[in-house]
Amino acid sequence: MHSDTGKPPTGWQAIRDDVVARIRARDWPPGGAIPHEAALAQDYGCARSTVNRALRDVAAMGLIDRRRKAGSRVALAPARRATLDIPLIEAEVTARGQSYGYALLSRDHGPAPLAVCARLGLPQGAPLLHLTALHLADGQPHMAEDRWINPEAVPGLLDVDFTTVSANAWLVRNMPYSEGELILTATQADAPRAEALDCAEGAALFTMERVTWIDDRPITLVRQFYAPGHRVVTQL
Amino acid sequence: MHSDTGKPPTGWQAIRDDVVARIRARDWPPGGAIPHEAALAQDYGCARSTVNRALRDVAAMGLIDRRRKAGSRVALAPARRATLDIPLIEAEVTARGQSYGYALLSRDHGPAPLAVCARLGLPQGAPLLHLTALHLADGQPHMAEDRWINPEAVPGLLDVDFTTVSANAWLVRNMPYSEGELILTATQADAPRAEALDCAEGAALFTMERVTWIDDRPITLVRQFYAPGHRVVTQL
DNA sequence: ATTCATAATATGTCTGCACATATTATCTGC
DNA sequence: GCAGATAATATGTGCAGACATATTATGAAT
Repeated sequence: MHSDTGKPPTGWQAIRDDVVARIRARDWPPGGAIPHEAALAQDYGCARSTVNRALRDVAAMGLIDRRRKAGSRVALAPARRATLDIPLIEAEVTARGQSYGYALLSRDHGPAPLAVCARLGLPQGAPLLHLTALHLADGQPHMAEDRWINPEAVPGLLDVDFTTVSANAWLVRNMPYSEGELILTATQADAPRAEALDCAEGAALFTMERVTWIDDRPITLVRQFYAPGHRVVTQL
Repeated sequence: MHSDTGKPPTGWQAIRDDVVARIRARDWPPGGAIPHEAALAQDYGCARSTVNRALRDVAAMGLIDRRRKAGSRVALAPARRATLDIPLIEAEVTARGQSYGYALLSRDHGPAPLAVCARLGLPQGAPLLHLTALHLADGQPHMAEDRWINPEAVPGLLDVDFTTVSANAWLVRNMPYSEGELILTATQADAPRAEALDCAEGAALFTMERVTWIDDRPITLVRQFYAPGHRVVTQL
């Protein structure tokens, strides 16, 4: 379960682990201060910068709060923090040993709905490329996506043949390094979606909505509806 | 939207931002190598350790891959990484300016279902404390939770009055610093859940399942069902 | 050509020192 | 006692240099 990947860490990581262990063991009580860097450096027999490196990591985990002059104190209610890795769907599917498939369901270019424009911060009726597509795992529907892309911000977009390449894959290759917002929610399958995903109408679909920008220029808005039963697993 | 919180960063953060900008601008092409630390240090007129600090951050963002001797290259398919902050429900609710309420729905102590024991890695029929509770926002149902706790690993558990304190809050206070696994999914509301959440039966509920351990001893398994329409927002 | 030892190289880490910065503690005059 | 100036202090950041480690490139021997 908790696979020790081998050897115990050394150097600053060893210090970090020791500090974490002492916090978990309540060696330093919640809300209390821990020794300052210089003292710890002496304890561990290393330079203060090494302790600093370790404590910075512990702070990043949310276990301690650090403030200048005030020192470091053990967090009372440590923030739980989970990191979601969002791979390409293809990688996600093949990583599970399933075969990956993709099908474009529809393609439209024209004025987008008001809600979509608003979400992207574009004027009403801006012309966007609208794609709906289906991602398959072992031939079974795995995820249905509904995507708008801004041709203004994506040169060459309208010439791409999205029947063979998924928009996601193309965008990652051609417009990488964008920033964005991710929204997780659950939606009920409406009739067309239920048909696409081959599930009951009204089924609960895990849903991810992403909006991405490059330099404050909106690139794409995509809503991805996963087939019922999909689970996203992460450590915290 | 993209709130510049004020001044431009200085020092190593400025270098990090500049490197990120140059990658986004395709100054260094995807898959290509970027100058090595010593060269960059000379460019920026700083010490190599400062560049190292900056590049470590860029690597943590997934924009570059670094390997000894091979140098740093721009990632071809940068992993999208989103960080979920999981606050206490109470904080989550009050942060939105709503009033928070809590109600215990049921409390049981006895052998747990097989599936639950398996999930926690406990022998079949282990006695666990089973709680169901409701969290309210402005008096409206906000989230229903279904929780099993292992009294073996949580001293004093059976004496706690969970009618006034939520299990989550108590555990965070008394058993902090645990590790765990988080699963995100969507479920349909069954009859009792629909009644608790005051929503239609069959509604799509955003669901979080958490299992936490301390030192490989299972603490708790909780499934939290959010009222329809709940959205988790995060940056990436 | 293939294999294996060896050198070269970029990153990883550590040290000791210095100064910057934020925040708390203390002292001062009123 | 209180407000405001001043000192003290813990962390944040930076530098130059050193060695460690992983990995690639090179050259020698077969």
